[in-house]
Amino acid sequence: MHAFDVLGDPVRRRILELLAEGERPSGEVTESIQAEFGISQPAVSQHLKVLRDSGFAEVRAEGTRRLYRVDPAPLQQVDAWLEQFRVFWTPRLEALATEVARGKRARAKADNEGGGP
Amino acid sequence: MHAFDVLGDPVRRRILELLAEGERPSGEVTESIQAEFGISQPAVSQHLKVLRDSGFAEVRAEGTRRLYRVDPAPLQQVDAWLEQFRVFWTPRLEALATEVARGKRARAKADNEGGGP
DNA sequence: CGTCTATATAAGTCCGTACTTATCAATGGA
DNA sequence: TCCATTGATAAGTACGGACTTATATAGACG
Repeated sequence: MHAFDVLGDPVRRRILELLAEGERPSGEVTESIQAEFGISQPAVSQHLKVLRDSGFAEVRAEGTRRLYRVDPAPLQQVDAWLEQFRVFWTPRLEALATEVARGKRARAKADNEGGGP
Repeated sequence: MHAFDVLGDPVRRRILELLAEGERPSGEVTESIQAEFGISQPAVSQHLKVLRDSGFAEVRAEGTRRLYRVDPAPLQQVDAWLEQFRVFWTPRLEALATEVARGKRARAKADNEGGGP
């Protein structure tokens, strides 16, 4: 399942928002989601599985609890895909600052190491 | 249809990538997409309709041609949603630079105008 | 006016996926 | 050891959406 398909579901987006605030046990996530969306515990568990399988979330066991947290990698890929469109809304001078902040330095370093005649 | 659902389809993502390079007539988009995905002209037209209806693309007529271009608004909303996760991969000092570039100035202005006792 | 090209719409099919209820597995504590 | 709690899995249903072919609309041009 592609990253954007994962984010296409409002329940999954909300789960990620909850996890963005910090690691949380499945039960706590389930409670919030059930309150907001009125779906069953298995439904939430299935969404958590999708988030695990697609790399958006990681789990660790603690007793009978399952503690979920965000894995940012796929979100970062989404962020990278958006790059090609930022030119449409980012004023140019500020775009430069953003590029610097985003690690153009790393790219420049790679370029230097790669190419010189 | 939610922005992330729109972006969930690989054909629509590719169309947006093509339009990111500049305004293009439907026929040109259709030709590229058919070459890459092997789907029919109506299928591409339907995707273009979704992009129109969801605000990702705008059209203007020129004779019998329909010229499509990116409307960045929904992409910018996606970008804004990602903000809450950038803390996971953006080093703090650079995050500051990014925030400045992203228009915290506008927000600060609004804050000033809004609140003071 | 007739026809060719460019694009959109109509109608129907099919598949994926987001649910449901029922049940399983594993830990903790009386 | 037995029961309660926490969470995942199984199996089945239903609905949305991404296609298909066929057809409509509308400008260009002889």
